[in-house]
Amino acid sequence: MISIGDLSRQTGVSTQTIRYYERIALLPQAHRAGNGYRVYDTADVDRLQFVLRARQLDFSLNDIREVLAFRERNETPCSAVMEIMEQRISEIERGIASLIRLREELKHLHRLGLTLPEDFEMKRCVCHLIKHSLPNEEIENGL
Amino acid sequence: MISIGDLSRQTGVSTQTIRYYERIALLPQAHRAGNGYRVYDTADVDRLQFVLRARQLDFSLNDIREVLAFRERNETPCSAVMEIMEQRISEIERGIASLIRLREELKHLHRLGLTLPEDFEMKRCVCHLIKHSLPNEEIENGL
DNA sequence: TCTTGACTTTATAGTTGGTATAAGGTTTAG
DNA sequence: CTAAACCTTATACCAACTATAAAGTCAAGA
Repeated sequence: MISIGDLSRQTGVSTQTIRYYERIALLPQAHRAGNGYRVYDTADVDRLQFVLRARQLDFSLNDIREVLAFRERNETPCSAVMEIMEQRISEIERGIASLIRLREELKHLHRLGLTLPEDFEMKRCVCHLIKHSLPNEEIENGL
Repeated sequence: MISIGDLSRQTGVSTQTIRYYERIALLPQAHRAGNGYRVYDTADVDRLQFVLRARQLDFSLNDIREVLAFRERNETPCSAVMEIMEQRISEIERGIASLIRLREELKHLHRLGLTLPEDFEMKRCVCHLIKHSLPNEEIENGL
């Protein structure tokens, strides 16, 4: 039987976050000692490590809740997990693509900015570029 | 003089978001008609289009607030904008790198999952893979 | 004139995944 | 006995909105 501080040290999840997970019912209500302190056992360490690992894989807390529910019922969550993984991979690929687009756009504007002299009439100011550039317009034209 | 609905249609920013921007002082307090309705002019359309474009470039509202402050003082925000752009490009590159790492990790786990038979003892369940895989471990070992 | 629909107003709560703070109670070591 | 190091709850905050409720306004049609 270990305390919330011990659980935190054994998993690397902060005590606040552990309480938060309990509050949102991601983790079951912890048993309490006579003084009201939460007490945990190795199954709790296990479960929290699973949650942590799934968070590192960027599963949402709702996804994790679903997967844990299978586990608690002693059912294999395999197909659910596989499906979530597929969805996450698609989302991540869309995310990568849009970040790359954004980076190219910003780099392009930044290069344009470097070629402009400091100019106090703001005719050639970078904020003009921002204001008048339509997304992807210059990039697609290869300018 | 146009209404908030007109401003919304001319910029593609929802009326709620326009009110939200005003509330957080990203946009100045709108003038009011006799009935209390907000009224806007072309300068407001201009400013909001600038905000929208900067948001598309993923500038934070705080960054935008800063840049707008230069504009309102009729100073060139160029060097501030260039600096923000450089920071955003760095952040985006870090974001891309970590999404790529994440995608590879998930793809790897997903492939492993496909090779496992459905197994009701959960010895070879995907959630076991999640539970026991340490970040990057298998990928670095080329497994 | 009445009514319907399309506007507008404000205030408030919810989203995600936590972190920070306050204000207190408990336990342990010296 | 006291101080440090725990623990408890409740509440507020972060970004950048979005949604909802409840109400006021206005123009057009029957």
